[in-house]
Amino acid sequence: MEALYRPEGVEERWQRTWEEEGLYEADPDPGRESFAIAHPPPNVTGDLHLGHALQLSLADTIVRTRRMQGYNALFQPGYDHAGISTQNAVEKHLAAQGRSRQDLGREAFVELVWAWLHEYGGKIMFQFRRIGASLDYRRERFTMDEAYVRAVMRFFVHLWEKGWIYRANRIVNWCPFHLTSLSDLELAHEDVDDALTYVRYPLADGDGHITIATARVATIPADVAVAVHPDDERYRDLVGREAVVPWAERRVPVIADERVELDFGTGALKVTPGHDAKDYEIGRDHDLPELAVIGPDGRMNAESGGLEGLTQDEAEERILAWLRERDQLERRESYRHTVALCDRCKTRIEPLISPQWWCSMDGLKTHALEALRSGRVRFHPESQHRFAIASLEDAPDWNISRQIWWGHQLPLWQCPDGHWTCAEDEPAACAECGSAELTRSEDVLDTWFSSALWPFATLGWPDDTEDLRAFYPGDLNTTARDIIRLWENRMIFSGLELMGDVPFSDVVIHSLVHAPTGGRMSKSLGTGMNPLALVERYGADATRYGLMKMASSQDVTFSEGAIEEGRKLAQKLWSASRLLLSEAGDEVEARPRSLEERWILARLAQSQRRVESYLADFDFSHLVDELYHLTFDDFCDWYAEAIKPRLYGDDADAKATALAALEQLLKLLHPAMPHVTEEIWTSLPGRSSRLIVAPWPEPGADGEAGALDAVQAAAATFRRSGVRVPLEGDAERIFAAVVRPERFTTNGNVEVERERLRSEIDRLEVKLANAQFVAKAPPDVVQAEREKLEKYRAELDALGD
RNA sequence: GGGCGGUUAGCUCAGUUGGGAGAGCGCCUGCCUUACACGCAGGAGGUCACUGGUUCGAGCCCAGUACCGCCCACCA
Repeated sequence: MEALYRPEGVEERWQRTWEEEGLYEADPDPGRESFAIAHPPPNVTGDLHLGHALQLSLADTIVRTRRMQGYNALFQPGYDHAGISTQNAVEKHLAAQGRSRQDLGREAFVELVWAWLHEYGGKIMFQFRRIGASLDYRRERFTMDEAYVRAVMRFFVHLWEKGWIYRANRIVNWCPFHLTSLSDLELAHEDVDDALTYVRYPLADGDGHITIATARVATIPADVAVAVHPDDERYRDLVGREAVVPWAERRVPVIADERVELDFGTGALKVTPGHDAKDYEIGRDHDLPELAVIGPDGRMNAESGGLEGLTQDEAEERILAWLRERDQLERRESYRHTVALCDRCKTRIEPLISPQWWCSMDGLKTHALEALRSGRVRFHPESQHRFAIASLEDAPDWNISRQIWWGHQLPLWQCPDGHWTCAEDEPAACAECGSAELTRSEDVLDTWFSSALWPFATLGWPDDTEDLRAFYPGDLNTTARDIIRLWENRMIFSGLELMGDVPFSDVVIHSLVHAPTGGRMSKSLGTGMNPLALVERYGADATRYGLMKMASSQDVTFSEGAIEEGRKLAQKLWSASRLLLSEAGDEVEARPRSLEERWILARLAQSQRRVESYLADFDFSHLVDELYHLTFDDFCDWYAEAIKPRLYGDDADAKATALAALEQLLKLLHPAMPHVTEEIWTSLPGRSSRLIVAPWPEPGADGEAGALDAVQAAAATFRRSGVRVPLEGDAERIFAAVVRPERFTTNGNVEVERERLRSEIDRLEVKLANAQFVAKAPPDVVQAEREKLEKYRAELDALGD
């Protein structure tokens, strides 16, 4: 064995071997209990980023543990077609050639997307392999696979038959670039510097006027009212009269509505239901007409009164000029506010009224809420559980139609009379009037509509498959918090609705890793980080370790030191194994006799319980911390150092025990750091099976009592030897002092320890002399302090002079 | 505007029920001891953001303040 552990080569070799030997594979097996994680399907055009790597490391660590524990563990891989995101990527590609999707037409464009995907898509699974994710790669699924499309269609028809899908003409978020509606969840928000324009609207019946403030001058021609707050004294007389909208020169009512802010601008609001979501609400309640002067492309339309074809900026200039001529432009001031952008292309969202398909949430959310409130599904940490419940309670009806080209086309056909027929396959005739002249809706479904089916559509739903019976419901989902409303909640309600059960019992919401510079990691900001570069530099094991170290309950700043720590751990384990293996003789049965042997076995058993407990709590950060200190401090620095003399001698029992201890250690480390542990495992004498499928240690052969006994014995030995004062309660140090005293007597620490003990004794004496403390503190606490004092005094005595 | 989280060593972060401030990295000292110098042994370094409160006792509980971050939101 080389002195230096080099992960490159070793890791790829094991990744290949495990996969070729079928050790990642999970098939239905009635004889074993199942464990299943449907991993979040990455965007098919995506590239591995740090969030993916983190998520994979967490889930894979759990899956590997469960596999060793004897579960039939399925880790399900696959891709999402990611409708608008993928379409956007391909459109950019086209734009680079000076073309647009409109040049191609829909059919050719969709064909191009498929061709493009075959060339550029689907690369991420290679990267998943490279960090050692034990996914069953045979089972890769794609949300646009024929079978999956069938599941999506079935879901839609199911909802239609329940009467939960309806069409409504409402104001929606419209992306003028993609020419589609977007849900509120697909928006980004940005602060922009704008102008707030104060405009005089003359009163129709006199020479007075009312001044409004607007950030959107171009929408003035679509105004249908001026609104003020009912309590606003300034405008009380004006309510019920009429004002004249500039440019359009239309008479509109002055109305009163509580949704107007008294102290914003002049307190008077121009009401434009066709181009503003709040105005839309006001308009509906006051029976106002809905005019549109901006078209789906974001430019002025034919209703704008001679502005047709102009951009909004151009139209604004024309209208401002018109206002100046008539002295109706009161003033303009700079104004900073947030605007909504398309999350994918960052084009400014245009609120437009448009006919869309909606899914009513009332029926779906009931059972899902019950499942969350009762804890059948638990989000971790707890704060995210509350958030999941709150956001489901508040979930508005779901706009499921999109006007893009890449996605699942709605299974809806319309006859010339306007009736809609819903069917999984193209119907022969209109369900209402029998007309054979049917046209399919051109809309596609929201990408998350298909994602909602992931945990069971990947197992063959809507067919009743063996896979479904074996692996549904699954166990765990790992994701970031921004996906809770988009995905987690929707998987839960669709699973309950279609499968009659929740898709998983636990959801781990992991931390977001921020860039060292502070902000979010983002490729476009140049603050992204390629996890594969880390894998190349430090190895997959170290990268997994570091990412898990950063996976606490709160967001953390990326720290390369955490990865470096993982690399050190792999190296330490490697060189310790080198010591034990180079001195190992023929394998004999382990017969731990000495204090340090009994102690390390007890320590391993204790550590195993901690590991299991951290995994049960999804506390990955403490998990890897425990592994680090177990390996470095206990196994290497104390145990291995202690038994070295006997390894160099010919103590066969010590050697056999050392190998048994190493074996236990490797098992505990394997789920987090699979490659280096498997590499060492293979070198153990008489080893034929793989560590990845080795049985997890039985709990508690040498339990806590054993560990405590060993430490007690060590303490007693110490007091007799009086070599060095170990820290009270620090069991490992007591042990270390006993085992190899000569290692701890070189720095003349005796006096330092004496000083420390004296000050502790002083502190406790003062504390115990405090009548308040003795009287009011719980008796057991006071007693504990007295015992500590006695102990320190005894230790000080033991030191002598 | 609402909600959530954060503020602990130079840096990145732990700190479980209130009872002796921790880890890794970095820094300093001594060691090339035959697994590892990518190492070992030891050490320095903290007004636990601030103010008040509860308590015999507060990093931890309560109230408020400041700053940072994230999510949500229809002040045009």
